[in-house]
Amino acid sequence: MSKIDGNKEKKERAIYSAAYKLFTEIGINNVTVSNITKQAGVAKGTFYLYFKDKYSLMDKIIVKKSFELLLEAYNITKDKEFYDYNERVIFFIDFIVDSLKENRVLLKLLHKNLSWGMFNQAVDNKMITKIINELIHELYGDKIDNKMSELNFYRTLFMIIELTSSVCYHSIIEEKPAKIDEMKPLLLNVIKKILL
Amino acid sequence: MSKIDGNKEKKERAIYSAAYKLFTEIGINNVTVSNITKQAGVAKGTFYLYFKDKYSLMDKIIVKKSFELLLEAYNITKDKEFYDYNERVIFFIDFIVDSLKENRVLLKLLHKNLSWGMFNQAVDNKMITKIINELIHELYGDKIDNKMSELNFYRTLFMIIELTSSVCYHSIIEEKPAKIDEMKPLLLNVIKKILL
Amino acid sequence: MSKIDGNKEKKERAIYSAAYKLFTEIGINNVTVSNITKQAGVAKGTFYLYFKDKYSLMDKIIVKKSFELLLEAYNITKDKEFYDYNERVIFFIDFIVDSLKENRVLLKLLHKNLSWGMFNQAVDNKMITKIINELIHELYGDKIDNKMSELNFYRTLFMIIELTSSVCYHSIIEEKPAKIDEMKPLLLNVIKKILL
Amino acid sequence: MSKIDGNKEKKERAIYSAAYKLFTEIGINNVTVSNITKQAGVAKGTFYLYFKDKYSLMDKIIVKKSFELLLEAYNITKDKEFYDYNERVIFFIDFIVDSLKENRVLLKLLHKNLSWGMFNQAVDNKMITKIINELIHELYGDKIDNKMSELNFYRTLFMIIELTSSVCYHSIIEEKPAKIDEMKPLLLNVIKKILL
DNA sequence: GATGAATGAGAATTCATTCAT
DNA sequence: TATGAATGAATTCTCATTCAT
Repeated sequence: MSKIDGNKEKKERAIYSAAYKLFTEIGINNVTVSNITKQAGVAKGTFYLYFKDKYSLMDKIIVKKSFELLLEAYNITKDKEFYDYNERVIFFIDFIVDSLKENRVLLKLLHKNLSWGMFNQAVDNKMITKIINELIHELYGDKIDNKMSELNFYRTLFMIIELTSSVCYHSIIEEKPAKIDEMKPLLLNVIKKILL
Repeated sequence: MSKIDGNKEKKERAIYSAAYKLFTEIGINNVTVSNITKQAGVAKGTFYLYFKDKYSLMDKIIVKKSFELLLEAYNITKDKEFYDYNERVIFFIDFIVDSLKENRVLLKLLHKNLSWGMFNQAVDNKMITKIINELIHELYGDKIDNKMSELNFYRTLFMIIELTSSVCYHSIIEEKPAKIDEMKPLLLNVIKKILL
Repeated sequence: MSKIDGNKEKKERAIYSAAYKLFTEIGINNVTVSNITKQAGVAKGTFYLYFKDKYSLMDKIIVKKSFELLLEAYNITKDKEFYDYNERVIFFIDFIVDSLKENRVLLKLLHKNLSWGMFNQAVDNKMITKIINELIHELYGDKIDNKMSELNFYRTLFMIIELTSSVCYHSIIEEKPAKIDEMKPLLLNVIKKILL
Repeated sequence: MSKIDGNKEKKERAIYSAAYKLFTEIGINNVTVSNITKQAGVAKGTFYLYFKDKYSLMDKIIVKKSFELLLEAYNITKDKEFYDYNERVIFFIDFIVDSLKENRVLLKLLHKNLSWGMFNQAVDNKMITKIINELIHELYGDKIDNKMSELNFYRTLFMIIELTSSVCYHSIIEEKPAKIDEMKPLLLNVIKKILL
């Protein structure tokens, strides 16, 4: 990689990080492009060299962060032994809940912003789409006695993740209808029933 | 009510309707106070006699519309006979899904905007809070053999509504991961399992 | 006229004058809306209350100034006695040339900017259109022995004015191909021939 | 010419052509240096190796295109036999009008942009100046009985060309005060009178 | 010579909010 | 109460120009 290309990547990453920081700290509606570039230490015009506007940048950040979280959860999950796929999914979700509990700013950002859209939308990044599909396939497992088809499993998993995301947001950020520590057992229990 | 008071209420209602129309048509971020008052046929200053700003107005609209939907669903439900509360809840949810299917603009507005927040937040309208509590109590029923406590039922119902809202939004508006007609049986089946 | 309406008109006129001053002093490409409003002593937003952008304002100014000049020339002309319409037109043009010689900033502004467009375009101001038509009719006169039809006179007058405008601009501003005092006799002579 | 010099000239010509295309298509105020270099397939910096800025480039283009048109008109004219110089000038102008009728984009570009300035300005290209002077001299002819001095002929020709340019622009582009086919006989008639 | 990433001043425009009438 | 002209801070976005490679 040439010096110029290295610099380009550095600038883009600087804008990325600055934007993530600001989006989570003060909310996208209060962030301005000026804010971002000042924080990133680049000129205002440089922003428009890499991104169309602040909304397109936010979309990219959310997809990236969602993907990273799912991938991390999956990597932890795949090395463990489980009795069946239900156990595996529960562990997977449990890890996500714990991560969001520790990372409230990420939770705020993901919630109600494309959020898990990547899970069901044609993300233009082929690599991400491919890995997500693999992840789902692995999560499903290949046991003969699975209770549902892979298609239904996929759709059910989609619902589970949407539910998890909603419950986490309300219980962790607003503590409604109860704190996450009270809601988590209920949530996991509900998911277990869903997977029966 | 005097004629003047009637006029006052008329202006407020005009602003309300205009704002609902615009929020659903072009999205809250693209609506301006100017827009609203022009559509409502009142002066710009008049807006500030009735509302703090457009966000507070939107909050009120969402609470009102959510409440109306829940109340309508409940009123239909309460006159029917059901074998048990599970059946009753399923019917209740089924009605909400069908309503949202018919009313896409409402769905867009509710989603990602406080949404069912009224369900778990201290809405400043005492009347609404009271009616919602009654609704939940009625939905729960008073049978001895209910499988969960009323508290757990409340929290579970919260999850069910959040789930329903998410699934409706994605399947009706984006048709992801599948159209609502394909997703609905899956959703109702999942809810049945949750209520077991 | 109410106090408010009087104020409105005052503001609009202030913007008008400020813009005219700046357009003629530094050229439209170097004038900004900020410039204009600062000079006019009004807020930037006020500009957009009255004008779409600086180009639309310039168009209006040019039409107005062209009209004023033509009208002034006509008013001077109509009170004089002439042997025939040729003499009348020559006097009319002579007055315009002298005015432009005295008012170089106006000349710069008019030249190559819609300029005499008002003469041949549907100006949206009915009043101006009406007066211009009267002016042409009066200039033409009603003598039996006029050498050309009124339609041809109109088109010829259009050419004469375009020619005058061009010659004035080049000879007064750039002194090319010669100074106005050398060009004027030539120009008037040419116009006399045209009117034969 | 070395290969490198050939390449240099190729780049400059590419910028030239790209700029001409863009100036005529979208108007100089909407053309950016970025636009031009992208269209020309060269780097942005390369522009500044050959031209000071887009305005200086446009001046050069206009002078070149005006010159080409006059030269073409002259070359066609000079091979024909005419009774006197009036006939010659009429033929010359007639050719220009027809060319502009066929080439509306050129007409738009020339009009209100220095236009025939080359005709009266010290163009920095000696060669062009020399050829234009020859052209005027040839047009004037050498007959003893010419009605005006060569100096007056030069100035009159200047006026005729300015008039022609104005009339063409308004009648061809805006069809005001009438279409070119209606205006042309009037214009040529006027020019004949001017040359008497 | 050629490149194109980076710059940053500055232009256009919007819009919530105020306040005199 | 109701009005709507006026405000001006705030924001987005552009683009000519530079300069290290």
